[in-house]
Amino acid sequence: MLDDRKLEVLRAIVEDFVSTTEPVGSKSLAERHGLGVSPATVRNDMAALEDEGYITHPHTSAGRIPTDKGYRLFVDQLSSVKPLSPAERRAIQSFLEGAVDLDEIVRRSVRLLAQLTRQVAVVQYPSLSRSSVRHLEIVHLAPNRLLLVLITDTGRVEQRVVELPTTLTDDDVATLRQMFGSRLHGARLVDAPAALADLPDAAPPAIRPVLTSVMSVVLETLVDQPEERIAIAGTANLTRHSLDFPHTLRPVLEALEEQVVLLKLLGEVNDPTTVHVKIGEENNVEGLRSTSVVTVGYGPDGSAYGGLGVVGPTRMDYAGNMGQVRAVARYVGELLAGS
Amino acid sequence: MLDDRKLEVLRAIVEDFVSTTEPVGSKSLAERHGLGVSPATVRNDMAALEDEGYITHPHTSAGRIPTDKGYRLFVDQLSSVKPLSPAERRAIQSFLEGAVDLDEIVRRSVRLLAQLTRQVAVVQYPSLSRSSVRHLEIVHLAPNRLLLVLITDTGRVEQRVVELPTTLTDDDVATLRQMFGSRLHGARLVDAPAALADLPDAAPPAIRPVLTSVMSVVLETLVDQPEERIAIAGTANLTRHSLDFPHTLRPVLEALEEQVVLLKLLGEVNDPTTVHVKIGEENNVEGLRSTSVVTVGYGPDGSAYGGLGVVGPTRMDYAGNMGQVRAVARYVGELLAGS
DNA sequence: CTTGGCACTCGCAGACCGGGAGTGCCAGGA
DNA sequence: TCCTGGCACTCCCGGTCTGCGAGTGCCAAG
Repeated sequence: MLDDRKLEVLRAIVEDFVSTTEPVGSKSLAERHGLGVSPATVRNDMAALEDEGYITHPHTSAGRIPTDKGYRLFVDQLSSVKPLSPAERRAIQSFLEGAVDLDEIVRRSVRLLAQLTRQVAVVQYPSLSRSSVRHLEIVHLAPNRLLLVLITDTGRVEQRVVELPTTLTDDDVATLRQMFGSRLHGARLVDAPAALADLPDAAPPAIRPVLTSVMSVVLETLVDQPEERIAIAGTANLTRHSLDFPHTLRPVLEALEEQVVLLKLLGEVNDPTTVHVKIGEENNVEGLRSTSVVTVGYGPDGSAYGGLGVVGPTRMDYAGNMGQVRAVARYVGELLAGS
Repeated sequence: MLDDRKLEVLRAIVEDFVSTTEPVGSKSLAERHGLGVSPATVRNDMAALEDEGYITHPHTSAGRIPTDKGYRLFVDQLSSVKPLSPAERRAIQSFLEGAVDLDEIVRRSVRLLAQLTRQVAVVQYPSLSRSSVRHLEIVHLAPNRLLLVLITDTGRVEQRVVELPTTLTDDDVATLRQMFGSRLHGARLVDAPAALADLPDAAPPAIRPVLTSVMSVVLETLVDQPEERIAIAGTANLTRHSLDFPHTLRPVLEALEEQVVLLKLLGEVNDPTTVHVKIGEENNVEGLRSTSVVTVGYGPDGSAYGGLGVVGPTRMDYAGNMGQVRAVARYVGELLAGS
């Protein structure tokens, strides 16, 4: 159905449209790309591509623009992830080096990504559910009040205050600390319920009630409602595409303010080796139907700590952005693994 | 120079322009507001107001719009902070109740404020420099690694990992904990250097070197580079005013992404009882010259924990937004004081 | 299957134009 | 002295019209 030349025409249309923002016509296309055929031939191919739904034209006498389906084909078959330029590599290096704690790493990489891609960048903090416990500290704030501090292997620190029904002595707290610590240290958070299962039985009767209440808070915080955090940057880049978002900028901004939406975008990412692309209508999220989303997981091979990516107009430089997203993800993964 | 009626005319112009977004002419103004004078008279007053720089008109045959100076006069003399409607009170109540920890309070109030004012809302976390120490915990993560956890009276929890030049025993850490704890508990963070001044001398010689290094980290984290945090919401509201920001939406978004800029906006706020308003060019911040900023401190009378406010077009409902900002600040202040 | 030719479509930008809102000014009246 | 009605003037706004040009679709010939 689509011979090689037609695919070549589609590629040319996508590339031209992405770089010029203007519908591309048969003549200029035949000239600029060395296809070796006449505009009339190109027109025939275009008609075929349009029949198949890969391109469309805004009105009768305008050039062609790719459809979501056209972009999809382009991404899947016609482009390959673009490696970074030396300048970009250097930018990543200098931007991320010197970041010491997790907050710093995330904040810097989200800004870096926004700057590199000139799109809206989104970075998820390492997901608690995929982390394991480096340390769980129990601090005795007041006789009937505890502070739980969890530190994960990825450097996240979560805290939670627990109000107790009864009062405790420092010795009681030390016991608690020891009992939780020995069972959880090194365990993955998802395994916490199993690791703690025998706890009530093993506890001295005196502190058993308070232990179960602490335990329920621990499990709730760590497993049932693990707090996902997300950083975002570069929303100003959306305004560069006022043409792409005629009057639909608001829904995009609204969607980007919703944690849930962003998590949905990044949550599906599991494999840090492949870059995911959602194009236009493929996004299930209301408000992002006019955008494309490029995401990838970061972390050790096989299982990602979390995801990161960019959101931009469907008319984006897919090859370049995919490369940039992947590169940043790799650096972030290394940084976290090394710390 | 400006008699009462002229002021009345100015008020009418501001009110009409704010609600209609359109330059207001002498005729419609004389009709709608019961001034009891003819359009011609209004025109004379308008000419006077224009001479004084309070209003201007975009072109010869258009109505008048207020200048920054006009808004300033309006805010200072012609309007009073509007009390909230019962519906608004109820909204605040239901929005903020049930918020348990500080993060939750801040996140909810910034969304609330954005929703209430229909502007971009900004809330600063309680400033460390104005807080005092509720608890300082030192956790012995590894022989040569400590975790410092600071909890303030406003519920902020800050942590910092310290790499040590030497190794420590648990007993050493306990000593450290006791020495820091006893001196800092209840102290204001700004007083920390003084409170710790005698520490090196009081320490057992064995741990003195490590103590000083911990101390320097503590002081740096808490006093020298206290981390200020800020939450923001409602940027989508900016798009409602596409008329107000012809092509200047980008600089506004860019400015709002800069922590420093936001801190500058909120940092000057000290007194939680008075609402501050910066109008248009009064903003020193490049990029916010076309906006107005309404801010207020929150916290106990006299000294604020931090600031919050909204950013919107100069054409905003000052009276209403000032009331809403102040009301939210009061609720937040109460919530924090009560916890 | 490709190509050149050709008629056709249609958006775009500029020109033109009338209506209307608003202004500034002036002279007369309280 | 101040207010008011009248009046000429300005100038934006929206509509219509028009020519141009880019681009298309189709067809017949190579």
